[in-house]
Amino acid sequence: MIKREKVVNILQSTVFNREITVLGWVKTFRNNQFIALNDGSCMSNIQIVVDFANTSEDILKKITTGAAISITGQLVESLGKGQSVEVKATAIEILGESDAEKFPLQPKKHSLEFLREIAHLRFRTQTFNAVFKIRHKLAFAVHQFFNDKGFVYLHTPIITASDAEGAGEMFRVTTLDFDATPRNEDNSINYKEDFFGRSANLTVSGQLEAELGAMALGEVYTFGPTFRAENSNTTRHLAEFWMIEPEVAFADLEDNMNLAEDLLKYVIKYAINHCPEELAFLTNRLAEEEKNKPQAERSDLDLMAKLQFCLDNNFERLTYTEAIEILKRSKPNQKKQFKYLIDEWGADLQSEHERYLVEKHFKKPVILTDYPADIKSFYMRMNEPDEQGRKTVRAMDILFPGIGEMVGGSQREERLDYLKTRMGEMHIPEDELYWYLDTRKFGTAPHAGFGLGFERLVLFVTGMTNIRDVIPFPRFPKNAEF
RNA sequence: UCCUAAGUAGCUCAGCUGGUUAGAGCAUCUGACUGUUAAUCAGAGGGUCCCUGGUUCGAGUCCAGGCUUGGGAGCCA
Repeated sequence: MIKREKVVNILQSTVFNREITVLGWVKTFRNNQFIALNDGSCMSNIQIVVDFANTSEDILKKITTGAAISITGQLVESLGKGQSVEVKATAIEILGESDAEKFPLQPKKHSLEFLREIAHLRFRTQTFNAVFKIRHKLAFAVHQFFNDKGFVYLHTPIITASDAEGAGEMFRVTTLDFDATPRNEDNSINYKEDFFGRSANLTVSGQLEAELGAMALGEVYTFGPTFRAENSNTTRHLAEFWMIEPEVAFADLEDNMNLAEDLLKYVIKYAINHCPEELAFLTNRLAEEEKNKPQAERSDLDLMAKLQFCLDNNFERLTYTEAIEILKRSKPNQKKQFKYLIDEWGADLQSEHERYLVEKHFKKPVILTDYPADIKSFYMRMNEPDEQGRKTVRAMDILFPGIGEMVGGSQREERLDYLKTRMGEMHIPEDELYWYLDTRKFGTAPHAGFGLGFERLVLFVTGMTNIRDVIPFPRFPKNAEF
């Protein structure tokens, strides 16, 4: 067993002049004398003082940025400024060398674009140390939140045979030999020969399966990987991402909104309470980035203040129809500054409109509800048409500043006849979803749920701006390295 | 997929209306110094100028096609 003390504990220790062993990776080696050592247990480094006069040249040469080393020495109060404790090394062991000519990380600022190209090494930077710690804490907080409320964590399938969900392009799953695919008489591919005896895909959503669980367990949630084969090239989309999808029986849209707002506030608060060092670092990092931006593009609140603001204020709730009225009267619409002008009820909101509502008009998270039925999915509950005969569904989207849509959800259509009518209109084959329809045949009940994009949450909390920097190994078009 | 900008040393970037041997800072290496905080000082090495064609006496620079990346848009979480 390797006996060692973690840097996080050493830095807080007040018991001096005792021998300790610390293992970690060298961040810098200054003046042939001072090692900044990090073991991942916290963002800060421990300073190791090397008696270079009594250390072999061979060892000194191998103390390079990136090398893994073991230090045994005396924990003492630091003689220098900048740190309170340090370790006077008495024994140095090189565990793993790091060729200084080849190791790409230098003790200096690197661009996020460059670090993305070395995603296998970017964990070793402070920024990614902070991002992935926060990511972990947020994931843990999600489970804690739901567990405390009595929800059941449901593992919905990653491989699905259904291609009727309509949530986007899917990745095919097959064991067929591409060079010799079995064919039917009409030359179409014979999926009966495939592994599952039918065509299969990676899941684009666990919602339909979660609904099945909710109809017995009452309150369930999923938290798993989700795959979309869209050719999306943005700072907000990934081909493989993680989604949290609660589904609650005996709940309406208002319950759904309350649940989503409570969840978001809970996990953000959890991050603030459990990642103070990481958030302070990222707040500072973002502030430095903003210094390079023109005044007009800088935000009034820093990252910590933004998170706190989010906790202290209720999300603004309004209907799509109300939002359209606000947008119609808005300055950018009247002055024709929007690329897509708002003139008619029924149009889908573009991201410039969402941004206006969230960032300019309300200046806080916004929950939009009751969208036109024509632009939403088949499973959303139909409202009674309004006095003008306009049809809306009980949908809700939660929009966040800088992120856009963080949550998309709805009260589900529990009435079999309404559901079948909608499926017919939207050309969704009933026979493929017979199991879904069965829930409406046998003891149907009002229920609601939503999908929360986990990486978008991490984006918001960390203040990072590209979604590819908040997941360890991002998958996006033309990129699946590592 | 569309619009737009970019691709030059390990990194960040400069390179003018086409013209000798393509530069800087940091990093690396060598030496000096030794309580440093991205240490400092001196010196040295380091290039498929994204790829393929084309124009030209001559292309890092101009043209065409392609690849990749950043930003914006669409699709969405």
